[in-house]
Amino acid sequence: MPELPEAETIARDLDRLLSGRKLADVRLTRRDIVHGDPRPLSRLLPGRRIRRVYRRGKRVILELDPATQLIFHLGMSGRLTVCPRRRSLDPHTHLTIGIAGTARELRFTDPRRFGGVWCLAGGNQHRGRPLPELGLEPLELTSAGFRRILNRRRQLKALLLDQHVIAGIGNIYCDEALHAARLHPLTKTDTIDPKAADRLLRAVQSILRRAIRFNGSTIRSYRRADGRTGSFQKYHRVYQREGTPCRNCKTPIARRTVAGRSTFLCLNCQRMPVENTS
DNA sequence: AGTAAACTCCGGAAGC
DNA sequence: TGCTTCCGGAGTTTAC
Repeated sequence: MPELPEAETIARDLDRLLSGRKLADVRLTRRDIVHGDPRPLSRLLPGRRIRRVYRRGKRVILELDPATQLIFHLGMSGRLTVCPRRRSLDPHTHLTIGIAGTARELRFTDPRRFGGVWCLAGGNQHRGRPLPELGLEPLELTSAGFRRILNRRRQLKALLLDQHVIAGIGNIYCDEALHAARLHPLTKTDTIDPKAADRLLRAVQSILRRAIRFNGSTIRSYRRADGRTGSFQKYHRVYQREGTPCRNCKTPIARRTVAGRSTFLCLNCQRMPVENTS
């Protein structure tokens, strides 16, 4: 499930593989993965040069020349890979784009179709569902900025997962960061003192940076742009580790549902603060 | 008004 | 072997 570290890894892979290349033929076999009018894709993309590929939140963005952005959201099961054109297509491959002057193509595959594609070109107003605004980048957050985010009354985990507030954290890295910072996912955000807020921000950032260093976590379907897996799943301390001893205190890791998501935590290290009701 | 929960999309995987 | 249930990112709807 691509979150920030996986999207960052894919974007770096694609930047290395594709920067400076021109796009060629577009083949769209499932039009409803494109938001807005899908027809411009084959009109706008061929011949455009890839200036760079980067990430914003969980999105992978191809910045094209002249001014066009091709934006991929990978959802749960989306893959964005570069491979030889002659290789057989995986099932659920919805979009392929040839890379001019090579025998390779970019492929977007997404069995569950929770992902999507947006093509934004200068002057080409985007009919259909607009691209939702994203919150702040967690790796660029300051201590003061993070305190402002927490300055409302919400469940901590729900807030960290809210892409409109802070962009890029999903279920894996949320649970890992909460455990590292020893905070209960149901903690009300307006009860978190500045010291705990700093501890949490440092946990979020160090886990995301380490996950990027290990090219993300391959739990099920996630692959890098070249098809390789990530390896950060080896270092998960709570995610999908129900019943195994906590690395701090040996208490078996518990599983709960929070904000509609399965949530892994240590009930000893991550205590729910008692609210002062007086 | 702001927050939270339920519902929806979908197919792979787990469980019975 | 085959059926049912679970799962989740994020938008929408509903309730408090």
